[in-house]
Amino acid sequence: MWRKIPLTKADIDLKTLLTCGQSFTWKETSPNIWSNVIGNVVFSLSQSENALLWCTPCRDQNEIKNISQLPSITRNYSHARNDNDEILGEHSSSLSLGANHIHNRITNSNDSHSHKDNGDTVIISKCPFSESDSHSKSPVSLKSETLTDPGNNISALPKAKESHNRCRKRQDKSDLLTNFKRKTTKMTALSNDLDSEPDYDNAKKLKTESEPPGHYYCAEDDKIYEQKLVDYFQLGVNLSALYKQWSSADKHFQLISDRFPGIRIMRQDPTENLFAFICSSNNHVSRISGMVNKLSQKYGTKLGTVDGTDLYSFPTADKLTGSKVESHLRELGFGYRAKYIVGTAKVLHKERPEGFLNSLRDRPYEECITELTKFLGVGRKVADCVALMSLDKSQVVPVDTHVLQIAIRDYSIPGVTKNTRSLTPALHNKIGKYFIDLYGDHAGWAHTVLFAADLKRFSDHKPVSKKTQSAPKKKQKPAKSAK
DNA sequence: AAGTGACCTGG
DNA sequence: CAGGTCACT
Repeated sequence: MWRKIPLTKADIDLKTLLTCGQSFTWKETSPNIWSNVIGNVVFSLSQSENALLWCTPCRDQNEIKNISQLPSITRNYSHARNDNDEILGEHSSSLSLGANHIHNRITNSNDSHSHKDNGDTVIISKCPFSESDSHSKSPVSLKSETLTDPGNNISALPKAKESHNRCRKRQDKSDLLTNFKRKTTKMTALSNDLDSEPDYDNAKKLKTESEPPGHYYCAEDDKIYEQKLVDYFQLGVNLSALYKQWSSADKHFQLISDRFPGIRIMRQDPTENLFAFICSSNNHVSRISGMVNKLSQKYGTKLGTVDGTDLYSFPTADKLTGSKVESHLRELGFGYRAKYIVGTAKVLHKERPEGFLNSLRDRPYEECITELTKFLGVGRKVADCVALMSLDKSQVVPVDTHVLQIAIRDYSIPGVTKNTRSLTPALHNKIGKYFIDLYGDHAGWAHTVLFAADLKRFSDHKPVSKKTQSAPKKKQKPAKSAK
């Protein structure tokens, strides 16, 4: 079952966005369909002319695994009657929901590794959204529809399995609270409910009196997952308006923008993003992707399989603190970054409070950089990437060799010429400030468009006149030892 | 404050 | 040489 969010290429260009070096974990699980884990949920995405298409193909597996794995979290909500047994019991029951033709058969909770076309057969014939979110002021319409066929533009769609929401899992709730609490994100009535810790069982009773339970839960459930996407892709930000602003401020951007619409900043998980960009140092995008995937594969949790591709959660920091992790990562080809990863994981897990990285979202940019660069293997550039892509610092322009080359080639910045040798902190600041002055408070977003355009320039037209410019690097910073 | 080399690996 | 960082000069 696919749903769609009405969006154009100007709002989001899915394929380019997912492959332009922001996130390293999206996989094309079948032609034109991209899958990844967002907040412990497996999502599959696709795009048609006028909509972003999405589904959650592994949701059944997720719920079962999460609930059986996280009893301690369930315990936190003691007011919500009982715990695992009852929830699982509800899962295990076969539901027949009358007019909705929902048939749901859950098999064993521990065999999700093996079954490809498993017993979680769920058919939902109809599952309309409520219209209650029409108050949203998001510049893009978020009115959604469900569909059984995403449209003619898509080929070879996977047979998506779907379930209605049999129960709210507590683990998911806490996750949602984090997301919904963003100041910049318009909250729906539902999220407000979640914020105030509702009694789900009671809510269920109330609702079942007025509506078919299948309808209600399915619609609510879809909204929650859709909201994850709205948050992840920051769909509340009007990209077209920004493109116009940047174009009027910068002729060069104007030239680029027509060929590269729909490039926005994804709001990624800080932990995953931090480790991913630690891997990025002095490295190719293809190898970065491989390394991030290995971290998930070897130290994360398998959440499901989409068209033969296994998908894993990114490991929590504590999973990367073991005594043998560094040597293992070396064997896996991480090189000197193995030490950085373990060092960072240890500090994060043992010397920082729970949710530390997420808490930086509410701190000013300078403080974010100060804190992030305390981690081993994290310099200014990596810290900037995390700040921009995970900590809501939309103005940050991460200056790397690529951006330096763009600055030299396409812009006139005093002191930045083809003779520029090293990317010193002072130069970093100067270039960053130049783009912030040029583009405004979403300068980091604009920079990503330039960056994506440059990547494409190199991948599309192979033989680029690569003037063998002496690639400048090097920089320095206060000492930071592994301890 | 700015400059150097080393650091892992593989496309 | 690749979307750097670290330790020293």
